[in-house]
Amino acid sequence: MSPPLSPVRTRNAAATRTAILEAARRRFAHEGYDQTGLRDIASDAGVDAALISRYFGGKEELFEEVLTCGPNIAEFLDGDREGFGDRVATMMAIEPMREEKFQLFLIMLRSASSPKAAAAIRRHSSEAFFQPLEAWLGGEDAAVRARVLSCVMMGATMNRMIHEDYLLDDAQRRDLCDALARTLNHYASGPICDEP
Amino acid sequence: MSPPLSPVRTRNAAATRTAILEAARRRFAHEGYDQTGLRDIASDAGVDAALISRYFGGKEELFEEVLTCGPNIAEFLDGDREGFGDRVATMMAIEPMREEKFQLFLIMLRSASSPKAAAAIRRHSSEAFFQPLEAWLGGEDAAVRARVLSCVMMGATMNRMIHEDYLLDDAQRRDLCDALARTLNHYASGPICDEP
DNA sequence: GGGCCATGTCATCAGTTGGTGACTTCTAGG
DNA sequence: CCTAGAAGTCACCAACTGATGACATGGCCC
Repeated sequence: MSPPLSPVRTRNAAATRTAILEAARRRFAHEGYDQTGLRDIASDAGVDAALISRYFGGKEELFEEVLTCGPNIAEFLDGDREGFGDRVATMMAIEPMREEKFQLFLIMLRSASSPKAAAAIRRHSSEAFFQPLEAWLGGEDAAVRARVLSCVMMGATMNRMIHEDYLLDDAQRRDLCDALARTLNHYASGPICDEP
Repeated sequence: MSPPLSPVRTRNAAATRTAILEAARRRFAHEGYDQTGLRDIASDAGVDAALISRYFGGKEELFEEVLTCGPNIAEFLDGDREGFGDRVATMMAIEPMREEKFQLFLIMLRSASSPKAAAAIRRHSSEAFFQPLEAWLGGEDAAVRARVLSCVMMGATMNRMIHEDYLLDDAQRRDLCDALARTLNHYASGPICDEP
């Protein structure tokens, strides 16, 4: 799928581990847990497949480590709450999905239906997604608002996994971006009031 | 996984086809395309696995037929537009996911990351989901509003695929239901205005 | 320089999958 | 009753997967 990330690497365990992790992250994000074979990862990393089992214990442990060692929700939380919706909506409706920001979403959503990966995803989504998001949102209804936000974010990602461009033209996607931004901002900016 | 649906069935090709289709629909909905084996379906249907390939051509064709012959988005569209949000939000946040209403969503979302199933899902989501929804919504921004609605609906389903109860208590889930209902109603009831 | 251990390579295993063709068995029509 | 063909059964294949253990090799410390 892609050339090895570190062409020069001579019997360096740490670098090999990193190369495997990076290759695995990209594969898991682009194809999901089930569709990714250890041989694919090994090939991308320029490594023998047997090393993966030896370094990480197995495919599940590798997936676990990809989830925990990678970028997390903090990506979206560096900024004011009032601008959250615009930042995220732009990413969701305008920016290309190749962006690294999507990786966590893609890994989780593409692998959520795999029983082997589900447990790790459950744990990670709770610890590294909902909890930080709730804390950042603040307020007593933070948990509920976090769920609404995650519905929109995951739903937008799923939609784009099915139809990359939402089957919309550019003008419509800008309108969609505006709508998503308004909704996201509403739930991000403060406790839910009466108006939608 | 489940007992055969039609215990009494003697050399009746039509009934056998139906039994296979129903077993396949339940398996695809609960476990996704990849995780479902022909032998699982055959076992549920009380049928020899070889019959599936013979009757439908192969797993992909079977999946295609499950998508096209089953219930579709019309389930959600029988009612007034003003009540759409409440109906769907209740289903998304309160009702158990075992409900048949979820089947179409579950099949699509659980199988979306499987390349073999992706083409059928793309086609079906366009023809049997977005187009009817847009037509039902009406108005010149129907396409954009349909996307927002689908983001929320798919996102809620994905969230529940990860954490069945959203990791919320009952009171919080009622609040989540209210929030989802307000947002859904806003985009379902009429063209987008300035207020969120 | 030499030995040792980490690092990397290879062949191979057992399990599972979707799929196929030859075979048997039952039913319908004459 | 008896045959022809539909319906169902069975054994098996080829491909692929994750994983393992035996083996080769290179770099580092003494």
